[in-house]
Amino acid sequence: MRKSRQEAAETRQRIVEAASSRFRENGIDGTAVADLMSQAGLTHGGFYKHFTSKEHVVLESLQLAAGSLRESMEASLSRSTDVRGLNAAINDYLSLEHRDDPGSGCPFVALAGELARSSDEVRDAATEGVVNLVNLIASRLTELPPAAARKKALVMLSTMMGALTMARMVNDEQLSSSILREAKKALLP
Amino acid sequence: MRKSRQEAAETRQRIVEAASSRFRENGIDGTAVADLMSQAGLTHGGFYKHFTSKEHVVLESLQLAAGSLRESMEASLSRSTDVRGLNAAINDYLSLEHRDDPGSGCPFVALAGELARSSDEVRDAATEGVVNLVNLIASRLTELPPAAARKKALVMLSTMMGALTMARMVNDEQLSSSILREAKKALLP
DNA sequence: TGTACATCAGTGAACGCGCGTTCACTGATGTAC
DNA sequence: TGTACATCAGTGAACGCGCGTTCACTGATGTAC
Repeated sequence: MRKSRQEAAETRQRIVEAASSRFRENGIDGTAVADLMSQAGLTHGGFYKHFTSKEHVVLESLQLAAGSLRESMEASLSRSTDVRGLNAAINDYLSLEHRDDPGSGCPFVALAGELARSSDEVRDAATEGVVNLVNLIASRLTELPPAAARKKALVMLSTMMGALTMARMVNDEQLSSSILREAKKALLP
Repeated sequence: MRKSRQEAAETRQRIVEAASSRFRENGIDGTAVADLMSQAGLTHGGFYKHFTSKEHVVLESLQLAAGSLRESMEASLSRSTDVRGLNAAINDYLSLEHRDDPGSGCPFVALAGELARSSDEVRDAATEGVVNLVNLIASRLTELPPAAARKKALVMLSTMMGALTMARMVNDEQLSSSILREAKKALLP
Protein backbone atom coordinates (compact mmCIF):
# COMPACT_ATOMS: atom_id res chain seq x y z
CA MET A 1 0.00 0.00 0.00
CA ARG A 2 2.98 2.32 0.24
CA LYS A 3 2.62 5.41 -1.98
CA SER A 4 5.37 7.19 -3.90
CA ARG A 5 6.88 10.34 -2.44
CA GLN A 6 4.95 12.48 -4.85
CA GLU A 7 1.65 10.76 -4.10
CA ALA A 8 2.30 11.15 -0.38
CA ALA A 9 2.99 14.87 -0.83
CA GLU A 10 -0.21 15.23 -2.81
CA THR A 11 -2.13 13.40 -0.10
CA ARG A 12 -0.74 15.69 2.55
CA GLN A 13 -1.78 18.68 0.50
CA ARG A 14 -5.28 17.26 0.09
CA ILE A 15 -5.57 16.82 3.85
CA VAL A 16 -4.55 20.44 4.46
CA GLU A 17 -7.05 21.62 1.84
CA ALA A 18 -9.83 19.51 3.33
CA ALA A 19 -9.00 20.79 6.82
CA SER A 20 -8.88 24.36 5.64
CA SER A 21 -12.33 24.13 4.15
CA ARG A 22 -13.97 22.03 6.88
CA PHE A 23 -12.60 24.16 9.69
CA ARG A 24 -14.03 27.29 8.07
CA GLU A 25 -17.39 25.60 7.49
CA ASN A 26 -17.90 23.87 10.83
CA GLY A 27 -15.28 25.33 13.12
CA ILE A 28 -12.17 23.61 14.43
CA ASP A 29 -13.92 22.01 17.40
CA GLY A 30 -16.78 21.09 15.09
CA THR A 31 -14.58 19.14 12.70
CA ALA A 32 -13.34 15.63 13.55
CA VAL A 33 -10.09 14.26 12.17
CA ALA A 34 -12.15 11.47 10.59
CA ASP A 35 -14.30 14.15 8.89
CA LEU A 36 -11.50 15.89 7.12
CA MET A 37 -9.76 12.63 6.23
CA SER A 38 -12.86 11.28 4.56
CA GLN A 39 -13.28 14.62 2.78
CA ALA A 40 -9.74 14.01 1.50
CA GLY A 41 -10.78 10.48 0.43
CA LEU A 42 -8.87 8.66 3.16
CA THR A 43 -9.49 6.76 6.38
CA HIS A 44 -8.76 8.46 9.67
CA GLY A 45 -5.76 6.39 10.79
CA GLY A 46 -3.48 7.71 8.08
CA PHE A 47 -3.73 11.26 9.39
CA TYR A 48 -0.86 10.63 11.79
CA LYS A 49 1.49 9.63 8.99
CA HIS A 50 1.35 13.32 7.97
CA PHE A 51 0.73 15.30 11.17
CA THR A 52 1.65 14.71 14.79
CA SER A 53 -1.69 16.04 16.04
CA LYS A 54 -4.87 17.81 15.02
CA GLU A 55 -3.40 21.05 16.30
CA HIS A 56 -0.61 20.85 13.75
CA VAL A 57 -2.96 20.80 10.79
CA VAL A 58 -4.79 23.84 12.17
CA LEU A 59 -1.74 26.03 11.66
CA GLU A 60 -1.09 24.87 8.10
CA SER A 61 -4.72 25.04 7.08
CA LEU A 62 -4.99 28.58 8.44
CA GLN A 63 -1.90 29.61 6.50
CA LEU A 64 -3.39 28.06 3.38
CA ALA A 65 -6.71 29.83 3.84
CA ALA A 66 -5.05 33.14 4.66
CA GLY A 67 -2.83 32.84 1.60
CA SER A 68 -5.71 32.09 -0.70
CA LEU A 69 -7.71 35.01 0.67
CA ARG A 70 -4.73 37.23 0.04
CA GLU A 71 -4.35 35.91 -3.48
CA SER A 72 -8.00 36.41 -4.29
CA MET A 73 -7.81 39.94 -2.96
CA GLU A 74 -4.71 40.57 -5.04
CA ALA A 75 -6.56 39.22 -8.06
CA SER A 76 -9.47 41.59 -7.42
CA LEU A 77 -7.07 44.50 -6.95
CA SER A 78 -5.22 43.75 -10.14
CA ARG A 79 -8.35 44.29 -12.19
CA SER A 80 -7.35 47.92 -12.11
CA THR A 81 -4.22 49.72 -10.96
CA ASP A 82 -6.04 52.65 -9.36
CA VAL A 83 -8.69 52.86 -6.69
CA ARG A 84 -11.16 50.85 -8.78
CA GLY A 85 -9.09 47.78 -7.98
CA LEU A 86 -9.79 48.41 -4.31
CA ASN A 87 -13.50 48.72 -5.04
CA ALA A 88 -13.44 45.35 -6.76
CA ALA A 89 -11.77 43.76 -3.72
CA ILE A 90 -14.34 45.27 -1.37
CA ASN A 91 -17.22 44.19 -3.58
CA ASP A 92 -15.93 40.63 -3.69
CA TYR A 93 -15.32 40.46 0.05
CA LEU A 94 -18.79 41.79 0.82
CA SER A 95 -20.56 39.71 -1.84
CA LEU A 96 -23.45 37.32 -1.21
CA GLU A 97 -21.26 34.56 -2.64
CA HIS A 98 -18.61 35.13 -0.01
CA ARG A 99 -21.23 35.30 2.74
CA ASP A 100 -22.79 32.03 1.62
CA ASP A 101 -19.57 30.06 1.15
CA PRO A 102 -17.60 30.28 4.37
CA GLY A 103 -15.70 27.09 3.52
CA SER A 104 -13.70 28.88 0.86
CA GLY A 105 -13.82 32.40 2.30
CA CYS A 106 -12.15 34.56 4.92
CA PRO A 107 -10.75 32.35 7.71
CA PHE A 108 -10.53 35.23 10.16
CA VAL A 109 -14.26 35.77 10.10
CA ALA A 110 -15.10 32.06 10.02
CA LEU A 111 -12.78 31.19 12.90
CA ALA A 112 -12.49 34.47 14.82
CA GLY A 113 -13.55 33.15 18.21
CA GLU A 114 -11.52 29.96 18.00
CA LEU A 115 -8.41 31.74 16.74
CA ALA A 116 -8.53 34.18 19.66
CA ARG A 117 -8.34 31.13 21.97
CA SER A 118 -5.63 29.31 19.99
CA SER A 119 -1.93 28.77 20.66
CA ASP A 120 0.54 31.60 20.12
CA GLU A 121 1.79 29.89 16.98
CA VAL A 122 -1.68 29.91 15.41
CA ARG A 123 -2.37 33.47 16.55
CA ASP A 124 0.93 34.56 15.07
CA ALA A 125 -0.17 33.14 11.73
CA ALA A 126 -3.52 34.91 12.06
CA THR A 127 -1.76 38.16 12.88
CA GLU A 128 0.48 37.83 9.85
CA GLY A 129 -2.53 37.13 7.64
CA VAL A 130 -4.36 40.19 8.91
CA VAL A 131 -1.30 42.39 8.48
CA ASN A 132 -0.98 41.20 4.89
CA LEU A 133 -4.54 42.25 4.15
CA VAL A 134 -4.05 45.59 5.83
CA ASN A 135 -0.91 46.25 3.77
CA LEU A 136 -2.67 45.20 0.60
CA ILE A 137 -5.51 47.63 1.21
CA ALA A 138 -3.20 50.41 2.39
CA SER A 139 -1.12 50.09 -0.77
CA ARG A 140 -4.13 51.23 -2.79
CA LEU A 141 -4.90 54.26 -0.66
CA THR A 142 -2.40 56.27 -2.64
CA GLU A 143 -4.03 59.60 -1.87
CA LEU A 144 -2.83 59.28 1.74
CA PRO A 145 0.67 59.20 3.22
CA PRO A 146 1.67 55.63 4.17
CA ALA A 147 1.04 55.93 7.90
CA ALA A 148 -2.42 57.38 7.39
CA ALA A 149 -3.18 54.84 4.69
CA ARG A 150 -2.36 52.03 7.06
CA LYS A 151 -4.60 53.46 9.74
CA LYS A 152 -7.46 53.88 7.31
CA ALA A 153 -6.90 50.32 6.05
CA LEU A 154 -7.24 48.99 9.62
CA VAL A 155 -10.64 50.63 9.91
CA MET A 156 -11.75 49.52 6.46
CA LEU A 157 -10.83 45.92 7.19
CA SER A 158 -12.65 46.13 10.54
CA THR A 159 -15.79 47.26 8.74
CA MET A 160 -15.44 44.51 6.14
CA MET A 161 -14.93 41.72 8.67
CA GLY A 162 -17.62 43.06 10.97
CA ALA A 163 -20.15 43.35 8.17
CA LEU A 164 -19.43 39.82 6.91
CA THR A 165 -19.69 38.49 10.47
CA MET A 166 -23.01 40.20 11.08
CA ALA A 167 -24.39 39.23 7.68
CA ARG A 168 -23.68 35.58 8.42
CA MET A 169 -25.00 35.65 11.95
CA VAL A 170 -28.29 37.34 11.31
CA ASN A 171 -31.27 35.16 10.41
CA ASP A 172 -33.03 37.67 8.16
CA GLU A 173 -32.10 37.77 4.52
CA GLN A 174 -33.16 41.36 4.04
CA LEU A 175 -31.21 42.60 7.02
CA SER A 176 -28.23 40.47 6.06
CA SER A 177 -27.99 41.79 2.52
CA SER A 178 -28.56 45.37 3.65
CA ILE A 179 -25.62 45.05 6.05
CA LEU A 180 -23.39 44.06 3.14
CA ARG A 181 -24.87 46.73 0.86
CA GLU A 182 -24.47 49.58 3.35
CA ALA A 183 -20.93 48.55 4.26
CA LYS A 184 -20.02 48.56 0.58
CA LYS A 185 -21.59 51.98 0.06
CA ALA A 186 -19.73 53.35 3.05
CA LEU A 187 -16.37 51.92 1.95
CA LEU A 188 -16.46 52.67 -1.74
CA PRO A 189 -15.14 56.18 -2.34
CA MET B 1 -32.27 18.29 49.65
CA ARG B 2 -35.29 19.83 47.96
CA LYS B 3 -35.00 23.63 47.65
CA SER B 4 -37.76 26.20 47.92
CA ARG B 5 -39.28 27.61 44.76
CA GLN B 6 -37.40 30.84 45.22
CA GLU B 7 -34.10 29.08 45.77
CA ALA B 8 -34.70 26.94 42.69
CA ALA B 9 -35.43 30.03 40.60
CA GLU B 10 -32.24 31.65 41.89
CA THR B 11 -30.27 28.52 41.04
CA ARG B 12 -31.66 28.51 37.54
CA GLN B 13 -30.66 32.13 37.13
CA ARG B 14 -27.16 31.35 38.38
CA ILE B 15 -26.83 28.57 35.81
CA VAL B 16 -27.87 30.89 32.99
CA GLU B 17 -25.42 33.53 34.20
CA ALA B 18 -22.60 31.00 34.45
CA ALA B 19 -23.42 29.68 30.98
CA SER B 20 -23.59 33.16 29.55
CA SER B 21 -20.14 34.01 30.83
CA ARG B 22 -18.47 30.65 30.13
CA PHE B 23 -19.84 30.40 26.60
CA ARG B 24 -18.46 33.84 25.78
CA GLU B 25 -15.08 32.98 27.31
CA ASN B 26 -14.52 29.51 25.92
CA GLY B 27 -17.14 29.07 23.23
CA ILE B 28 -20.23 26.89 23.37
CA ASP B 29 -18.45 23.74 22.18
CA GLY B 30 -15.59 24.60 24.51
CA THR B 31 -17.78 24.66 27.60
CA ALA B 32 -18.98 21.44 29.25
CA VAL B 33 -22.23 21.26 31.19
CA ALA B 34 -20.13 20.21 34.20
CA ASP B 35 -18.02 23.37 33.74
CA LEU B 36 -20.86 25.80 33.94
CA MET B 37 -22.59 23.91 36.75
CA SER B 38 -19.47 24.01 38.91
CA GLN B 39 -19.12 27.72 38.07
CA ALA B 40 -22.66 28.04 39.43
CA GLY B 41 -21.60 26.10 42.55
CA LEU B 42 -23.47 22.90 41.68
CA THR B 43 -22.79 19.39 40.48
CA HIS B 44 -23.53 18.49 36.87
CA GLY B 45 -26.47 16.16 37.39
CA GLY B 46 -28.78 18.91 38.57
CA PHE B 47 -28.58 20.73 35.25
CA TYR B 48 -31.42 18.65 33.85
CA LYS B 49 -33.77 19.69 36.63
CA HIS B 50 -33.69 23.15 34.99
CA PHE B 51 -33.04 22.55 31.28
CA THR B 52 -33.92 19.71 28.94
CA SER B 53 -30.60 19.95 27.10
CA LYS B 54 -27.43 22.00 26.73
CA GLU B 55 -28.94 23.60 23.64
CA HIS B 56 -31.75 25.07 25.72
CA VAL B 57 -29.43 27.02 27.97
CA VAL B 58 -27.63 28.44 24.94
CA LEU B 59 -30.71 30.41 23.93
CA GLU B 60 -31.36 31.83 27.37
CA SER B 61 -27.75 32.67 28.02
CA LEU B 62 -27.51 34.46 24.68
CA GLN B 63 -30.61 36.48 25.50
CA LEU B 64 -29.14 37.36 28.87
CA ALA B 65 -25.83 38.44 27.35
CA ALA B 66 -27.52 40.40 24.57
CA GLY B 67 -29.75 42.12 27.10
CA SER B 68 -26.87 43.09 29.32
CA LEU B 69 -24.89 44.45 26.37
CA ARG B 70 -27.90 46.51 25.41
CA GLU B 71 -28.28 47.81 28.95
CA SER B 72 -24.63 48.74 29.23
CA MET B 73 -24.86 50.55 25.92
CA GLU B 74 -27.98 52.35 27.10
CA ALA B 75 -26.13 53.31 30.26
CA SER B 76 -23.25 54.75 28.23
CA LEU B 77 -25.66 56.60 25.97
CA SER B 78 -27.52 58.10 28.90
CA ARG B 79 -24.37 59.87 30.06
CA SER B 80 -25.45 62.56 27.66
CA THR B 81 -28.59 63.16 25.62
CA ASP B 82 -26.78 64.35 22.51
CA VAL B 83 -24.11 62.77 20.33
CA ARG B 84 -21.64 62.65 23.22
CA GLY B 85 -23.67 59.77 24.62
CA LEU B 86 -22.97 57.87 21.43
CA ASN B 87 -19.27 58.61 21.76
CA ALA B 88 -19.31 57.19 25.27
CA ALA B 89 -20.94 53.99 24.01
CA ILE B 90 -18.37 53.62 21.22
CA ASN B 91 -15.49 54.28 23.59
CA ASP B 92 -16.75 51.64 25.99
CA TYR B 93 -17.34 49.06 23.28
CA LEU B 94 -13.88 49.61 21.82
CA SER B 95 -12.10 49.79 25.17
CA LEU B 96 -9.19 47.59 26.24
CA GLU B 97 -11.35 46.42 29.14
CA HIS B 98 -13.99 45.09 26.77
CA ARG B 99 -11.36 43.46 24.56
CA ASP B 100 -9.78 41.73 27.55
CA ASP B 101 -12.98 40.53 29.22
CA PRO B 102 -14.95 38.56 26.62
CA GLY B 103 -16.81 36.68 29.35
CA SER B 104 -18.83 39.75 30.20
CA GLY B 105 -18.75 41.46 26.82
CA CYS B 106 -20.44 41.39 23.43
CA PRO B 107 -21.79 37.88 22.78
CA PHE B 108 -22.03 38.46 19.03
CA VAL B 109 -18.31 38.94 18.70
CA ALA B 110 -17.43 36.20 21.18
CA LEU B 111 -19.73 33.63 19.58
CA ALA B 112 -20.06 34.85 15.99
CA GLY B 113 -18.94 31.65 14.28
CA GLU B 114 -20.94 29.35 16.53
CA LEU B 115 -24.08 31.50 16.33
CA ALA B 116 -23.96 31.43 12.52
CA ARG B 117 -24.11 27.61 12.77
CA SER B 118 -26.82 27.50 15.46
CA SER B 119 -30.51 26.63 15.33
CA ASP B 120 -33.01 29.08 13.90
CA GLU B 121 -34.24 29.82 17.41
CA VAL B 122 -30.79 30.89 18.56
CA ARG B 123 -30.12 32.84 15.38
CA ASP B 124 -33.46 34.62 15.79
CA ALA B 125 -32.35 35.73 19.24
CA ALA B 126 -29.03 36.89 17.82
CA THR B 127 -30.83 38.81 15.09
CA GLU B 128 -33.07 40.50 17.63
CA GLY B 129 -30.08 41.45 19.73
CA VAL B 130 -28.26 42.95 16.77
CA VAL B 131 -31.35 44.87 15.68
CA ASN B 132 -31.67 46.31 19.18
CA LEU B 133 -28.12 47.64 19.04
CA VAL B 134 -28.65 49.06 15.58
CA ASN B 135 -31.79 50.87 16.73
CA LEU B 136 -30.04 52.16 19.81
CA ILE B 137 -27.23 53.64 17.75
CA ALA B 138 -29.56 54.96 15.06
CA SER B 139 -31.66 56.75 17.67
CA ARG B 140 -28.66 58.94 18.45
CA LEU B 141 -27.90 59.88 14.86
CA THR B 142 -30.43 62.68 15.08
CA GLU B 143 -28.83 64.72 12.32
CA LEU B 144 -30.02 62.10 9.79
CA PRO B 145 -33.50 61.05 8.73
CA PRO B 146 -34.49 57.70 10.35
CA ALA B 147 -33.82 55.48 7.32
CA ALA B 148 -30.39 56.97 6.74
CA ALA B 149 -29.61 56.82 10.44
CA ARG B 150 -30.39 53.14 10.48
CA LYS B 151 -28.15 52.51 7.50
CA LYS B 152 -25.32 54.41 9.06
CA ALA B 153 -25.84 52.55 12.33
CA LEU B 154 -25.48 49.21 10.50
CA VAL B 155 -22.09 50.29 9.20
CA MET B 156 -20.98 51.71 12.52
CA LEU B 157 -21.87 48.50 14.32
CA SER B 158 -20.03 46.50 11.64
CA THR B 159 -16.91 48.56 12.26
CA MET B 160 -17.25 48.17 16.01
CA MET B 161 -17.71 44.40 15.92
CA GLY B 162 -15.02 43.93 13.29
CA ALA B 163 -12.52 46.01 15.23
CA LEU B 164 -13.19 44.16 18.47
CA THR B 165 -12.91 40.82 16.63
CA MET B 166 -9.60 41.75 15.04
CA ALA B 167 -8.24 43.27 18.24
CA ARG B 168 -8.91 40.00 20.08
CA MET B 169 -7.57 37.76 17.34
CA VAL B 170 -4.28 39.51 16.71
CA ASN B 171 -1.28 38.47 18.81
CA ASP B 172 0.43 41.84 18.88
CA GLU B 173 -0.52 44.30 21.57
CA GLN B 174 0.51 47.36 19.58
CA LEU B 175 -1.45 46.32 16.53
CA SER B 176 -4.42 45.30 18.67
CA SER B 177 -4.69 48.60 20.48
CA SER B 178 -4.14 50.59 17.30
CA ILE B 179 -7.07 48.74 15.70
CA LEU B 180 -9.30 49.88 18.56
CA ARG B 181 -7.87 53.38 18.54
CA GLU B 182 -8.28 53.92 14.80
CA ALA B 183 -11.80 52.52 14.79
CA LYS B 184 -12.72 54.92 17.58
CA LYS B 185 -11.19 57.85 15.74
CA ALA B 186 -13.06 56.93 12.59
CA LEU B 187 -16.41 56.53 14.36
CA LEU B 188 -16.35 59.51 16.67
CA PRO B 189 -17.70 62.56 14.86
C1' DT C 1 -52.91 24.45 63.07
C1' DG C 2 -50.80 19.99 62.78
C1' DT C 3 -49.79 15.71 60.51
C1' DA C 4 -48.90 12.45 56.73
C1' DC C 5 -47.69 12.03 52.29
C1' DA C 6 -46.11 13.60 47.70
C1' DT C 7 -42.98 16.29 45.28
C1' DC C 8 -38.77 17.57 43.53
C1' DA C 9 -33.85 20.26 43.71
C1' DG C 10 -29.64 18.62 44.03
C1' DT C 11 -26.01 14.66 44.33
C1' DG C 12 -22.80 11.66 42.28
C1' DA C 13 -22.27 7.21 39.97
C1' DA C 14 -23.06 5.29 35.63
C1' DC C 15 -24.05 4.91 30.55
C1' DG C 16 -23.22 5.35 25.71
C1' DC C 17 -21.08 7.81 22.28
C1' DG C 18 -17.76 10.33 19.54
C1' DC C 19 -13.45 11.99 19.62
C1' DG C 20 -8.13 12.12 19.17
C1' DT C 21 -4.74 8.93 19.02
C1' DT C 22 -2.30 4.32 18.69
C1' DC C 23 -1.25 0.06 16.69
C1' DA C 24 -0.60 -4.27 13.98
C1' DC C 25 -0.86 -5.14 9.48
C1' DT C 26 -0.49 -4.83 4.18
C1' DG C 27 1.77 -4.35 0.08
C1' DA C 28 3.80 -1.06 -3.09
C1' DT C 29 7.94 1.90 -3.29
C1' DG C 30 12.70 2.93 -2.37
C1' DT C 31 17.47 1.39 -1.72
C1' DA C 32 21.71 -1.36 -1.54
C1' DC C 33 24.52 -4.29 -3.90
C1' DT D 1 20.09 -4.16 -14.74
C1' DG D 2 18.12 -7.34 -11.51
C1' DT D 3 17.29 -9.04 -6.95
C1' DA D 4 16.58 -8.95 -1.88
C1' DC D 5 15.47 -6.31 1.80
C1' DA D 6 13.91 -2.13 4.27
C1' DT D 7 10.75 1.46 4.45
C1' DC D 8 6.54 3.54 5.00
C1' DA D 9 1.56 5.43 3.21
C1' DG D 10 -2.63 3.93 4.11
C1' DT D 11 -6.17 0.73 6.53
C1' DG D 12 -9.34 -0.24 10.07
C1' DA D 13 -9.78 -2.10 14.74
C1' DA D 14 -8.96 -0.69 19.30
C1' DC D 15 -7.98 2.38 23.36
C1' DG D 16 -8.85 5.87 26.72
C1' DC D 17 -11.06 9.94 27.72
C1' DG D 18 -14.43 13.57 28.15
C1' DC D 19 -18.77 14.72 27.03
C1' DG D 20 -24.06 15.01 27.28
C1' DT D 21 -27.41 12.65 29.49
C1' DT D 22 -29.80 9.35 32.75
C1' DC D 23 -30.81 7.43 37.07
C1' DA D 24 -31.44 5.92 41.95
C1' DC D 25 -31.25 8.24 45.92
C1' DT D 26 -31.70 11.93 49.70
C1' DG D 27 -34.07 14.92 52.45
C1' DA D 28 -36.18 19.43 52.68
C1' DT D 29 -40.32 21.73 50.84
C1' DG D 30 -45.06 21.79 49.37
C1' DT D 31 -49.79 20.10 49.76
C1' DA D 32 -54.03 17.79 51.29
C1' DC D 33 -56.93 17.06 54.93
